[in-house]
Amino acid sequence: MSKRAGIQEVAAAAGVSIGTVDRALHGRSGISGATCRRVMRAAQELGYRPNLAARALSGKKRRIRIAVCMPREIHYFYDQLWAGVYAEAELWADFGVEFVHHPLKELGARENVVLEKILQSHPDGIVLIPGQPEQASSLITRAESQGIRVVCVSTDAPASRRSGIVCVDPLLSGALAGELMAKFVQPGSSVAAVTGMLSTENHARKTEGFTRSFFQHCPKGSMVGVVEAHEHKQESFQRTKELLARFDSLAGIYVNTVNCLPVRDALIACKRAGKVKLITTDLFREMVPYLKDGTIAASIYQHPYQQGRLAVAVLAQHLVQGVPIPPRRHINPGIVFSSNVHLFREVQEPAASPSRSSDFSEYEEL
Amino acid sequence: MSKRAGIQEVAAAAGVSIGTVDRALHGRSGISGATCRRVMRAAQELGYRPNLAARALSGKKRRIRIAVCMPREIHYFYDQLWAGVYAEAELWADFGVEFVHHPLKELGARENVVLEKILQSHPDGIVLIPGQPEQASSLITRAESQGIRVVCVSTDAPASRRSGIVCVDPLLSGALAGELMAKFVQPGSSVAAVTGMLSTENHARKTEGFTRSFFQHCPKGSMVGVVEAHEHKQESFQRTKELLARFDSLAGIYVNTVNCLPVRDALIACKRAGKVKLITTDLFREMVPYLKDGTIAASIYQHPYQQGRLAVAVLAQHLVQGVPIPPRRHINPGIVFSSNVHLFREVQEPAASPSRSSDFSEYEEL
DNA sequence: GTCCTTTACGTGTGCGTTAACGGACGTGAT
DNA sequence: ATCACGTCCGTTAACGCACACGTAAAGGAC
Repeated sequence: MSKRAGIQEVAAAAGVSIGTVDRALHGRSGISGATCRRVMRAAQELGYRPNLAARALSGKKRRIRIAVCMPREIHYFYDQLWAGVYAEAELWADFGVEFVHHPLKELGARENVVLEKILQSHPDGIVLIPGQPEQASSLITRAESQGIRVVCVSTDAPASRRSGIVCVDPLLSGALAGELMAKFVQPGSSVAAVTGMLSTENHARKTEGFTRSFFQHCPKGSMVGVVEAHEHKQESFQRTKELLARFDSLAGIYVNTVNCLPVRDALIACKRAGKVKLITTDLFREMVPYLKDGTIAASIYQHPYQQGRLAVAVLAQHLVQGVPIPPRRHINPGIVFSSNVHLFREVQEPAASPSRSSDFSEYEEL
Repeated sequence: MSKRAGIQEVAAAAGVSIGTVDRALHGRSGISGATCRRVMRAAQELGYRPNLAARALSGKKRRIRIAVCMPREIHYFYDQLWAGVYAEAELWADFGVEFVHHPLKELGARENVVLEKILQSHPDGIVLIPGQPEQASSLITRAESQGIRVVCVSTDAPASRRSGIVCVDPLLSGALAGELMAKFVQPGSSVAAVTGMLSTENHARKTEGFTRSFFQHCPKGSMVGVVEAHEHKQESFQRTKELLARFDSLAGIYVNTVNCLPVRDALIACKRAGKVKLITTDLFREMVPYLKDGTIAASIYQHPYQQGRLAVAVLAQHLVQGVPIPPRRHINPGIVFSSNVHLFREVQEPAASPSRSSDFSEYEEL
């Protein structure tokens, strides 16, 4: 772990000049097979690895451009995701990587139009949160066939040829909620799920994971309902109330949409808070008091900041250093309780200075 | 986020040469106050930020040395910690940072002797896992007074003048276990804790956090015992059996030492597995089947890899870029269940190639 | 033999920053 | 007036790599 061998040392060891070493290492033309092999062997033996700082400096003329396409709303989630993207992007700025942000009003809004525009700007890579995977897929595949690497974040576009996906496995997210629920309630209890639109791949998978996992961990447990609330506040409230009225022995509710507060309100209205264990998804400020007082028993956290950070890291490492893009990178979801809620990014004070100091909040969300 | 202004542009804007800009930016001597202010203002207006790549390349002659002092045993924990240190160290190699490993046989073994030797080698920084904080404190303080920055990891040496500490707050670790336990058992249940030596700051704090949190979240709950097992397998097994015999209504046990398996064995031997909820600390391979079959209900994970990584990052960022060292950096502990145990580093296959590919396992432990 | 290609190398330059060196100018002592 | 010295500033050589360019040697056509 001392001073590393450079291209100079390799050249000396192989008995050639640095130019030749460069040709061998980069597979350029103008070098004989024998010399190439000799150089490669010398590099191998010396454990040569290029100095990234020097490489970044030299190749400055050819900058790398990465387009980032993500929604603005829902803010609590995508603001964090963007913060992660931005933080990692800063790190790569000195290595000649440029980022262009293409914000969407909300998930999937005018997605194809914007994607089309991005393609016309011919970037080297795209970080994308696909809102309408079926329609975006052909554009993604077209990008890839033009040599533009696409990394999806948060949600997937499995039908496309995207190079990689960074996400929390929705099956796992649901399964964790299911196991937790099973351990919170009595054996033989009845529970229910409140979801968005089951047509959304993501919600369906979470619900599926929850159901399977709950049955596995709760002997004789039963699912008495899956409520489709269509991402609507009023509907969530109303249908939860109906659910509670229908099953007075209901022991738990799992919510995998953003509308966990209307569900909580319904529990309060029916005086069933605490009696019915509530497990939610994601985290935003307004949830904190209810985690503290126990009306929300736990929440499954999807680490939006880390998702954004990782997506950029994966793409940049590939484009700059040639590291292969992992086809799927699954993130271990966090579990939010009353005791640890203060450690999550969403809950911490907005940093005084927006630049560096935010990297050093007292707590590290991991 | 396009091409950034360099020292050259600043010089032009201020009407001086790059040498003068360098003097102004680094507060060197040989520059008049007026010129200095002019340069600083120009830099400010252009939003100048140094190019890290160029800096790294230039300052190559003056290498930075960081000594790492950590135990080898207990392997499952410190191997991961070391892996984190190593991974982050690799990233800084191109920035002229050298690492020297000073392994200890076990926590605290010959600590002062090794620390003394490290001091004599005059490194720029030290990453340390203090095993005997009281005795090491004076050496740490001496190092700091010599300008050697010391960052503690995992355990603290609060009496010293160390620059920073990276750890999981033991109070929080215990509190999470306590809250979980409270939610797993019936209101009014009796639980117990199995700990190491209560004289060890760390174990005492965890136990304290557990107790407080359990009482807070479990109405009418009671703690019927805190077993001090002195980090001994046989003793853990025996005393757990006694505990179980004495309290046949015991609903849960919290273990905050490495010896969770003897406790589990005792549960099996007394046919109380499943009946008594078991919450443990940390994670190693042998625990996996018991998490899967439910005899261990959950475990509090301390992210050893991330702790090592962060400690190095904090120290290197300070020494290379002058970023201040955060006095305390607390890490959010992970919670291991049956559903997500496969996502943690300890459980994953050792990477085929030890170098790069390990950075890209399919799952990201966060 | 000359002239032109092609092959297979070596050389030179530049990236942004640092740090050593040196030059211009002013001041005070001799 | 000369010299020594200090202040303030410009110049320049690295750092390791990528890439454009220069250049010998070999081969073919005439």
